[in-house]
Parts: sequence; C-alpha cells; structure tokens
Amino acid sequence: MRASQYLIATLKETPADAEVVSHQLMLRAGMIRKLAAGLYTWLPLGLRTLRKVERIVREEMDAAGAQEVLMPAIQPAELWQESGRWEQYGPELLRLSDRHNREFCVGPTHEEVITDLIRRELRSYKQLPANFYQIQTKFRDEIRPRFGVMRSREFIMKDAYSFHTDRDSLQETYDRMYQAYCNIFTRLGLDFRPVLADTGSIGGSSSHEFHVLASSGEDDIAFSDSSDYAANVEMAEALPLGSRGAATEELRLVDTPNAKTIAQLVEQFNLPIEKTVKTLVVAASDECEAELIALVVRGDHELNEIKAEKLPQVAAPLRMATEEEIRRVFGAGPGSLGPLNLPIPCIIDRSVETLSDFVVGANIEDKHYFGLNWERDLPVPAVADLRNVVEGDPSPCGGGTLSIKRGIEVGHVFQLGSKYSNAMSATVLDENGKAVIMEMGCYGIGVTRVVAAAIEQNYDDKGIIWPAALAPFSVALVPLNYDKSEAVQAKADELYAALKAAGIDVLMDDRKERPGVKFADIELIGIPHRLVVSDRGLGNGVLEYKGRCDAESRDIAVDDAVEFLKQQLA
RNA sequence: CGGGGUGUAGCUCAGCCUGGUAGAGCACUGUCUUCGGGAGGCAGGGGUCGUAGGUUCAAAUCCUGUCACCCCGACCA
Repeated sequence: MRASQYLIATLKETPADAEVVSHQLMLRAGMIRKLAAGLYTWLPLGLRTLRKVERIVREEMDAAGAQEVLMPAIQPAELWQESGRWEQYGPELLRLSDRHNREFCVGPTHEEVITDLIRRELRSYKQLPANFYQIQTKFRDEIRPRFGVMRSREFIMKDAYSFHTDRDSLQETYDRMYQAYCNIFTRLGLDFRPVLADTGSIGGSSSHEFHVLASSGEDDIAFSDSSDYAANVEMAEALPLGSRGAATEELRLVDTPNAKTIAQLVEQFNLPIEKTVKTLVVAASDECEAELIALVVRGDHELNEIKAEKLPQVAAPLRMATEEEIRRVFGAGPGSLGPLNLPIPCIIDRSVETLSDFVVGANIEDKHYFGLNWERDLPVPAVADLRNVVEGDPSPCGGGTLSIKRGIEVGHVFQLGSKYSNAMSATVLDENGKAVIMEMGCYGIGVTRVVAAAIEQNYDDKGIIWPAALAPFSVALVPLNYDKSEAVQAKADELYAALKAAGIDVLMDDRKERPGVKFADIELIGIPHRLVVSDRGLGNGVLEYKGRCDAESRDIAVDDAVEFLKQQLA
C-alpha cells in the first residue's frame, strides 16, 4: 500500500475523552473514530488489524472442527420469549418493532437463534457432536460504554455453540475449545491466562474466562504463586485463616458517636482494622424465617455478592436492605450493627470465626462493643465463605499464596448444559429412537476487544507496538525525498514491488512529508519493521533497518534487504 | 437512574466570573525557504459559540428549559 493513497489519519494530540491507552492510541493512530456513545467506525488501518484477528480465530476454529455460519443480527422476540430471556434481559437488550409492529431485538448473543436452527436441522444422535460459530456484530446497550472499543455497545464477537447427546461429549468439545482458545491467544502474541469463572445464573459445571493481563483491566484475577491456579476473584474460595486466639479483653460497650464507617472507627479508636467487622444486611430467602439476614465480614474484607447469593438462606438475586428496613428491625442505623443481640439470623465469614477481642456494632445507635469473643459472649453462628479473596490469602489449590492482577476478559468458554435446549425443546433421537434434549456449550471471543487489549499490553511513549500477528502492515518502507530523488524513487519502487511479491504486507510512505513526520507516524501506528531508503544510504549501497523496539537502526546492504526482511518476519 | 463536569474552527483549548466587533496553537489551502526525528516565513479559508427560549439598548458571557458527550457510583454477567 502506498501511504499517499491511503488514509493515514494520525493525530498529534490526544483526544480529551479517551481515558485508557488503547483508546487514546487507536484514535491517535487513526484506527477508529467514534460515531456516537459506544459506536465506532473502523478506519482502513484499524480494520486491517481487526481482520488479522478474525483470520486467526477462523483458522483455529476451523482446525478445531467448528463450522462457520452467519446468523442475523436482528432476532424475532418469539425466540427470546420461548427461552424466557425476553423478560429476564433488562434494558441492555435493544428492542425494536418493524412496520407490522412485530417485535425484534438486536442480538447481544445468539443462543436462541442457533438452538432454533439446530432443533430444525438435526434429527439424530449420529449428527452429533456439532459445533457452529460465527464472527458477527453484536449489540449490548451498556449503561456506560467506555474505554473506546474495549467496552462499546456495538462490537464484533466470535461466538460458537456446540451440541451433544451427553455431558462427556460436551466436556470433550469444551476441552477442545479451551485448547483452541489457548492457540488463538498465543498466536495473537498476548500474555493471557485462562481463569476459573463463575457460571452465573445459567449454572453448569464448568466455565473459564480468558484474560489478557493488563493494569487497565476491569476484572480482578487471583493467581497462586505455586501452581497454575487462576480464578476470577468472584470465584476464588477464601480459605479459613489460622485459628482463634484466646480472649484477653473484657466485653465493654463504648460510645462511638462519630464512627459510622469502619474507616472512622479504626481511625478514632486506633484499632487494627482486622479486629473489626462489617455487618451487612440483605434480604433472606424463603428458607429463612426472617425477612432479613445479616452477613458479617472482617472490616478489611469485601462481601462477595456471588458467594452470598448462592447461600440457601439468602434471597437471589442479592438485595441489600434499605436503611428504613434496617431501622425498623434493629432500631439502629447501618453504621452501628453487629452480631451480638441480633434480632435476625446471621452468617459470618470464615475469617470472622477466628477473631478474638474484636469490635462490633452494638445494634444501638452510636455504640460499639469492644473486646467481643465467640463462645464466651455469644455462640458462633453459621459460618460460610462470604468474602473476596485478597492479596496474600492462601491459595485454594492447596499450596502457595494468592496474588491479584487486573485482566481484560477477551474470551469465555462455557458449558450451558440444557438450559436453552430444554426451554426450546431441542432434541435428537438417540440409539433407542427416543428423543433426548441436547447438551450445549458456548464459546465467545470479543474480537474487537482483543485489538484494544493487545494495545493495552504493547505500547510505549511513541505509540503502539504490534505483536507480529496483529500489525496492520509488517513493514514500513520509508523513502526520504521520494518526490525529488530519482534514485530513491527508483529503488523504493523496486523494493516495494519485491516485498509485495514476497507476500509481505508493506506500507510505502511515499507521502511528501518530512522524515520526522513519517518516522513518528510509523511508530505511532506500530509497524514492526522499518526500512529507510535515502540518497545518503544508497550512496553507500545500504538501506537503514530498524525494528519498532530497537534502540538503534542498522545498515543492510541494498541487495540483501528483501531476504533480510523475510528472515525477520519468519 | 443518582451525583459531578463539559459543549466556542477538523483537534487541543482560551475568552464567560465583571455583557460591548469571536481568539490561540495544531491541522487545512497557496507560496517561498528548509529537507534524516512531529520545520519557519508570508498570504488565506473555516465557527448561527450544542439547541430553544428569557433578561438587556446589546448575550459565547447572565437566567430557564432541553439535547449530546465525559467522569464517579449504582445497575448488568
């Protein structure tokens, strides 16, 4: 490609509303432009990278035995009503009506459509297992789209759905997809980890998210320092910590008029925060006799809402009690609650069970109990794992301790089971001629997000540093004085033709710009290899080569250039 | 949805408090000089100041409504 005939829409200044590096650099490098909140146009340069991701995904999906299809972006409401998601899905589902007033939605995902297709097309267990995928535009009406293409409303996703007669077959395909995903992200040159994930409301036995590690990520991932264990913090089990110490303090009621939060309490009374507890009140389930139930975690810990929601005594979905509810039941406000003299049932976190001489709200306005001890002052209530793990916790894998890093979720593999096939009666006949509900798996990759994630992981102060597989162009051929020097022009044209003939993606910067401008643009865009053609070099029979990350350039004999680049790209 | 902020040239922003002829840098057009790290000079083009209304002799500036965008939170899995 000749830069003079190509839209190089680079920006010197960083647009004001771009927060994260990938967003800033994608705008500055001229990869994308915003149309409206969460909607982006891909410019030629950005699209080249996007297509490279798609191609790798396609190759690996095909290699793993999946078949490509393309489903409509617009889907009829009936299918969603059949699965029950028309009601379940909130405003994130963009709904619309056609001229006949029939209801549709813009697909945020395609379980319904594929299940409908498969139940019509597949009759026999002999046709299974089968795995279908597509690369297609989705729409989720995010409340707050942000970070450019990282969390946009419209985005491109590779979604695959597999069908099986039994769980073993599902597990087999799941494992194959897991491996395919590892292959894909490895080929893309990303530092990624598969992590155990929550299966959410859908249930199912197994789920892994694939995260690209980057400090700007929106998810916290817990890693063991002694094994491969990695899990979304939502999922990681918080093991009990040590054992309870002996009581040494008297129980006493203390006035704490200005301590409404743990932070204030700790500061005003100079307490160690791990000797305090937070008492949170949530709606109880039908299994509970009371309407509300108290959940107690250590002052320095956070309640894990997913773990809490899974407890039989707790109402799902989790709902925090309102201040009025709390005052009605306790006669005290949320800042003064505690497990002693509690009018409702109570569940404490494992780490709370091991406390001694600790501080709790007294359930009396502006008062706390100091020096509380289990057994002596009150019986130990129900104990459960209620909190998010924190840095330094013991790893649930049995050895080592956890560290926590930020990740960007770029892929998710999921065993759906029979949720959709059951709701939509997707069956095949088995060996006995009996209709059986198919088991399903689903496997997604955020294609557009991968592009942003790759940048989050690979950039410097000059711009993007593309992994080889993602670079929009592999080589930048930069002739200096192209318009003036016949020698430069002739040699550059010759090299350009030769590189193209060798199948190399080359961008020749034949623009009438000063060298500094060209160099800056090439670096911003992140092209991995740069070859400069100049009168000065040609006089010595050399070209000047510089890799994107090299500190210095080096001279290459003119005649060796094409071969040299082939080697660099191999 | 709650809280905060911003809308002035393609981009980054000043001007608004204290009303009085709409600005700068970058980008763009022409031209001259320069020519290996985002050049300099000269000459240009480009803005109903988001939008609607109000106050006023006079509104980018003050007031009210409205729309859009951004940030924080909640929501969502």
